[in-house]
Amino acid sequence: MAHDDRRLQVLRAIVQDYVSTNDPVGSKALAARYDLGVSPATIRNDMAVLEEEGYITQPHTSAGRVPTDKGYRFFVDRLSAVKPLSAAERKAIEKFLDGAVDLHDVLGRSVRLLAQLTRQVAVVQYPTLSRSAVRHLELVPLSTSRLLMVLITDTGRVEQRIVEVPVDTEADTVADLRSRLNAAFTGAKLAEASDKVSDLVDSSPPQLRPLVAAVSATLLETLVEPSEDRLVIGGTANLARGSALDFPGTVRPLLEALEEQVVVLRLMAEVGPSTVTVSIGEENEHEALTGASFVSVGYGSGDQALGGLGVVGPTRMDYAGNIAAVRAVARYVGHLLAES
Amino acid sequence: MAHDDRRLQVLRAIVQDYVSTNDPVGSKALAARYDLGVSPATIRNDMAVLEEEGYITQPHTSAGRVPTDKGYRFFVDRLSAVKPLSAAERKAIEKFLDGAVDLHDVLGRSVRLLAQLTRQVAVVQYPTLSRSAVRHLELVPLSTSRLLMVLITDTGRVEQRIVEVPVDTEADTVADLRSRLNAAFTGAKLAEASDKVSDLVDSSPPQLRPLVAAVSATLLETLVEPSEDRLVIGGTANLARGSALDFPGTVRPLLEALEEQVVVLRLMAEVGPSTVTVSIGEENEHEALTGASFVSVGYGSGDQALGGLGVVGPTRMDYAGNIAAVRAVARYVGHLLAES
DNA sequence: TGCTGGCACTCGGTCCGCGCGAGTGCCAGG
DNA sequence: CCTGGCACTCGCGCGGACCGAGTGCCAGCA
Repeated sequence: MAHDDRRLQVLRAIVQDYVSTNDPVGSKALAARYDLGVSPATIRNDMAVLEEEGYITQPHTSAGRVPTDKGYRFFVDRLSAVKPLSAAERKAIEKFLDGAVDLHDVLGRSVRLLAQLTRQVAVVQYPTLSRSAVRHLELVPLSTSRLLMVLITDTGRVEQRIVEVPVDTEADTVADLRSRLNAAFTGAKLAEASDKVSDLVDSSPPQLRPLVAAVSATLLETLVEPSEDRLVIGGTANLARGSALDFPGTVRPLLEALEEQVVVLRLMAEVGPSTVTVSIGEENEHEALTGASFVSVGYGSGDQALGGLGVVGPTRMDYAGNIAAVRAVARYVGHLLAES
Repeated sequence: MAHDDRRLQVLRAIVQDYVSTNDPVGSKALAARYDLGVSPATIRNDMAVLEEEGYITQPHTSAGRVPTDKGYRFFVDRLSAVKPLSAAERKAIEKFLDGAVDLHDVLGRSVRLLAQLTRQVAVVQYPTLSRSAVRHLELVPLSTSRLLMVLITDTGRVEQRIVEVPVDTEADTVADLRSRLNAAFTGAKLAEASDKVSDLVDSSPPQLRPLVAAVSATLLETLVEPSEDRLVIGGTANLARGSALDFPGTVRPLLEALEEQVVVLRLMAEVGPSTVTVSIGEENEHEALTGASFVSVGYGSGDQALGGLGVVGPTRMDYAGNIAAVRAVARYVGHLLAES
């Protein structure tokens, strides 16, 4: 039907216009700015239908229309072509991310970059431990009864834990244990580690058992405990830009939710690599995010994501641009981590 | 002089009242709420003097008085007794900080705790590398031409760097180098390390020189480069509390300055342990902070601070309470790090 | 059948003017 | 040197009027 087609165009135009101007958009303005080939009156009819179907709404009687969450959702789903990044932007990404010295640095740069590209709040998750593989395990004696365990993964992540060992321990014994541990775990996916731990304990000489058990327990704790999934957040200053206009209440609950990293991590949990996920306004479970949209994607070179990254902003955001930026940064981060 | 004494009392009352009510305070209110033993008229005279001397000001002609930066400064300098923390607060601190599993966790908990106690933005600096001592150096071969260097300090900090080595290297050689490095550096203050590096290079067998040189160069870079002084920030949601009331423009420049960690680090650079530093409004060099106050102190068990922590808030803040909280948290962090 | 121009109507934002009240400065008296 | 009184200032809040954007509906036209 020609109707439906045009109505889609109208919806698209409303979204675009509203995103760029931040003003409710009226039929006249639409007709003037986008050349749809029809008069304002016709557009008004279409708008009435769109409103009835729940795609747009008017803040008050004599104002223009504003997209609803459903409207944005429709718009995003029909987003055929993702706006490719400009050459300058691609270059900026490369320049920004090259020269990172370690994992922390890579993620720190990524989050700043993403915040800058999208002018939104950016979040980057540390590579999830359980999806990484062990590269090296190190034991450092602190005293006769305490060890520092350092775990290095192939994604460059370093975890450290202090282990209280039940019996006094010689330096030689520690060295021995270190090589045993490395022999057992190097290259193993962390998720598979728990099986190996019990094997290792069983196969140890009896007098080493308590030591092995203590270290293994801490190791398992480190691997399994997902609470340590860290998050880097940047660009919160962007929240203060149009605040009153963009977010219903204040930005406060949003900032709180961001600091409460759990909330964001839960959202991240669902992302897959190379498929950008967009959740809009009310679609977000958490109350503080019901006025916001979240664009996220997993990064990682393989088939499964090592972690996620994304941006949080008002529902009234440039979805096409943000999706492109998020995807591009994820790709770069994936490459960088695969290399290191 | 009885005058000066009372005038000081008046100033103190103005500060206290303004901090708690956030309303410009008038002579009548002062007389009613604080029992100064004199009439509003007298207080008015004192206020006129205080205003002339620049300690207070009135936002507009027929409003009450508000302390100026100079007024706060005077108030803070005369702050005789630091409000001790309540038993409940002390307990909360202990409960909050115990059970931290590693350095990152200690600092993360500290910053949340501090933000919660003061209801301001809290910042905690990672222990400065150059003031720490080397606990262990680890080298992990990644490929024949790349090593991962992991540096562990006695404050529990872990730094990692990738080293490109000029020549292919055997695992044995790496192990050898590791023990040499540890022999040379363990226990050394990082600040002294640069001397030792050249000794080490000189004393190495010729065929190892390029390798030693490459690793040493990276090591030095890691130690000397102060840009890696990291910062943990928390409680930014507190900025959104009274925003319009507390900060002149918006909170935006402040958030930007916080993310631009350099600014805060520079402020931190000056702190000493156990002496709380307060810088108020215009005293801050950085423009974005001219509407804010910064309360900071160094932490660390010894005579020199390992790092700093503090809170940032509106000039209109509870200085006594915040100073007490900052000091208490610093003491706990110092203890925790000394133990580990 | 569907698009278009015209028209009456609605209603939120803005501006203006006014009164109120908090707070001040000054002055004369104790 | 403090106090009560008094005239004055001025920002804030309130209410009414105006304005204009935007709509819905209707009759005419392709």
